[in-house]
Amino acid sequence: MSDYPQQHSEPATAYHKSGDALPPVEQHAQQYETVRNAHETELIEDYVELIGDLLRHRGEARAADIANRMAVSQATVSKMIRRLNELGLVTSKPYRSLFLTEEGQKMAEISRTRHNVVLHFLRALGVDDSTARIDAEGMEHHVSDKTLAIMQRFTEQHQS
Amino acid sequence: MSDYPQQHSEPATAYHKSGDALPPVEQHAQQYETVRNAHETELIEDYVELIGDLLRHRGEARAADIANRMAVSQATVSKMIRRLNELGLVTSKPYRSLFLTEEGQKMAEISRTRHNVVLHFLRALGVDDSTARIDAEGMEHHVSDKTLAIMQRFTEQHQS
DNA sequence: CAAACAATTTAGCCTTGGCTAACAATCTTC
DNA sequence: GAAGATTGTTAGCCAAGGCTAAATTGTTTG
Repeated sequence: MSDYPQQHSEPATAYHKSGDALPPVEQHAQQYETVRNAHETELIEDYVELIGDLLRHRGEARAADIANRMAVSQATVSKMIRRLNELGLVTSKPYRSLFLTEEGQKMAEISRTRHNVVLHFLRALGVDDSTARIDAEGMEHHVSDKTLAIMQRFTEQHQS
Repeated sequence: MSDYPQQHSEPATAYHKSGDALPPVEQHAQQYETVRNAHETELIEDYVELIGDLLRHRGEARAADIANRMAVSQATVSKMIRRLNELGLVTSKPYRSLFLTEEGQKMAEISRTRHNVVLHFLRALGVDDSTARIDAEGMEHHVSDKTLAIMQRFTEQHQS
């Protein structure tokens, strides 16, 4: 939890006009903490998800492909692969294609599912495809499981 | 734009079964670039938005309040304030409360609006309040104007 | 009005995730 | 099978955004 407890700056909030009142400090703090935590895993998940997709659709995942698709230098990818390795998410022999560990596969699967739920939801909502893709990429890591479930239900009910 | 042009790793994609096929490289790259760009401004916007909210609701914005509400150390806030100052978004005399510049106010207003649209949308969708708040905080910076407009329309049509 | 407490700032550290440039390995092609 | 192109790695740089600890300034109160 937070190491930065509330001191006596702010008076206790009645939280009456829930409309645009400030949320209570603890809740507010939790919102930001949740976002910060999401950011830590976000990039990792994106890599793992992309590697999984490349393996599915191409049969192999090369660093160069990742660099192209992420619009990032090969050096950056190389460094990142090392981290993924240390985290036990991918296996890689130097100068060879990448593979996901068991754990990596699980993460890829979860990410892929989440991504698809958000993407299909946005389309069901009426967002055009290319906008939906961009927004989904950004949103996917910030949608809670609860909201995700609601999105999925919505999508099923609004299939054309 | 991207300095990392596609080379000859991947064959050209026909992009037929749009379902879960990989998007074309350029589009895929743009998705990730958009997310990276959003991340750069995200924190700045959160600070400015919070400062604006504190000014609205409390009449002043103290560094300590920001630290408490963001669950972050005062040192971190102090450093950030300096950045906001350099960016011309806030004015601050040392050891005194903060204020937003004209530009800062504009940014705060935009952020607040965007935040509220997402929050109300999630509630209209059926997400409970505290989940909606957390998700909105993370999502707001990744929702395009197009999608935002659609969310707003949806919310208006589903008011209870 | 001085002491104690609260708030702010500064200095200095760490990790992440970018980059470029130089080097190493692999693959392709003649 | 060697040359040249492509791919991958390493080294070293930078900025952002966290942190702690220590110094400084403001405020409150006995």
